[in-house]
Amino acid sequence: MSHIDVGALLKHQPLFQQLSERQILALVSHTHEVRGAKGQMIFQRGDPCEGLFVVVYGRVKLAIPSQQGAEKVVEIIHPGQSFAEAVMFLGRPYPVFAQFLEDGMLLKIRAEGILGAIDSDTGFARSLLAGLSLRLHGMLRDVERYSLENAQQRVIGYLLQYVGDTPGELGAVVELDIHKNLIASRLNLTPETFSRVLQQLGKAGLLRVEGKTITIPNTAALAGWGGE
Amino acid sequence: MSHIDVGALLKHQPLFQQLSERQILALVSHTHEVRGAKGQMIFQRGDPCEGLFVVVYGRVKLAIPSQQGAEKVVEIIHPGQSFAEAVMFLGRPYPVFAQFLEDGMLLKIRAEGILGAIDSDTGFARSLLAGLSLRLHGMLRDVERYSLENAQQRVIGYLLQYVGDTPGELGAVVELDIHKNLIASRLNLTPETFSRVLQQLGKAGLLRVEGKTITIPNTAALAGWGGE
DNA sequence: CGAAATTTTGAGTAATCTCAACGTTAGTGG
DNA sequence: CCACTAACGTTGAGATTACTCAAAATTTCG
Repeated sequence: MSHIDVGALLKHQPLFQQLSERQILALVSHTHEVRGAKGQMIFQRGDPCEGLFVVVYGRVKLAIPSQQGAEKVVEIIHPGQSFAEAVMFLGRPYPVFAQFLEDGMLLKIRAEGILGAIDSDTGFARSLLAGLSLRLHGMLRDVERYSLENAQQRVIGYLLQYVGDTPGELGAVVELDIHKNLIASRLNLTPETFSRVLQQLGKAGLLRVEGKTITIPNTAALAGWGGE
Repeated sequence: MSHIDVGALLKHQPLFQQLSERQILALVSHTHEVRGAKGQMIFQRGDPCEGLFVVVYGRVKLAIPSQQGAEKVVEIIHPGQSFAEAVMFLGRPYPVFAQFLEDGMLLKIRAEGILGAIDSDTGFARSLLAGLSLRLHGMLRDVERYSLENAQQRVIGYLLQYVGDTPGELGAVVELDIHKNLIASRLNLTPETFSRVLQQLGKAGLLRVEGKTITIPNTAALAGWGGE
């Protein structure tokens, strides 16, 4: 059961869309599957970097460990996304650890494979550059939020990310697809503060919290809320 | 006086070291000088991106504007470094503004030039990837600091960045080469808090503050300080 | 169904910010 | 070159946001 067509998997990942059959084949020899169960570590912070990863299915948590078991969630990686590219190019140890959020499967591609693909296809190089640029921008937006926004604004911003901008529709329903303590960590908040902010916004009539389901009657009102 | 050999300037920038004479020439046609006086804006947040910049001399501040004139300093760019690469690859408006910290000169290179260089030299593509990776890591370290460290630790970390790690030497002198309010902003602190932390560390005997000169008698003691 | 993890709620605390005043440095123009 | 002014930096007192610790309620998962 463990024999799968790695080439076919690679071909369907966004990052490799533009590679030719031939180039995919070249990558295959540098690739191998990594399967893991929920909670399993993929690598620890400080481990030597062996290549980049592409998520086939399952989600992955990237986080920084800190004292007394606390951790800071840096990013949640979804299927189709890749991670650890930057580390690969620098040849440094991982600055974060990676862990399966649920049973999942990854492809690990060694640096030689990626570097080879860059040399054989400048379009691929551009894809990588675009991917890194995107990540950099995401991180910049995080920095902006941590620096300039308070707890309420960060929570509101997070929720609004998930409302599809359907013009004409005032309201929205956001389904939180990860645990609230992970969201809190992403937002640099304690779980307690995150919970309180949600309750607070609920009492202000801006949203309704039912477990992982957040109903926002009027997204514009939520977006424009000053905290009165 | 305004005619300068742009090619020669380009050739001496770290980013373009590996390009051939021919490739540099190709870049020149996409490049033009930008000179500016201290305090002058290079671009505003939201401006359309026209290319990437390389600093020839002078330093540049990248920052995010916020309400009532406050601003969050994201990075200080030194001569030889480039900025706005990520924005160029994404074709988005600038997420930060850029301003000369002193009289300076930049080279602005339009996207076509860079994309052409990527296509003609995969080594250059790798350089760009490494550069973006480095920036991403720097930003990750910032996030880590904002998230997991308190004011004292952030200040200590900042100072220790600037001590050359000369083994055998206990002490060090750090010359702050930018205004303290910029450092404070970089560290996500108010100028008041930054000042107080420095005084506090001074009273604890860990360092001595004389204007922009910080003397650290024992860097290991400063690094290991818990805040007692 | 039961144990473990997550989430909520409450009360008190601590770190950092805000506002205000004063001192100092640096840059400008006469 | 000096005097002046504006920007920068320090200090104090008080306010405030978000955190910590603790316990109860709820959900999730085996």
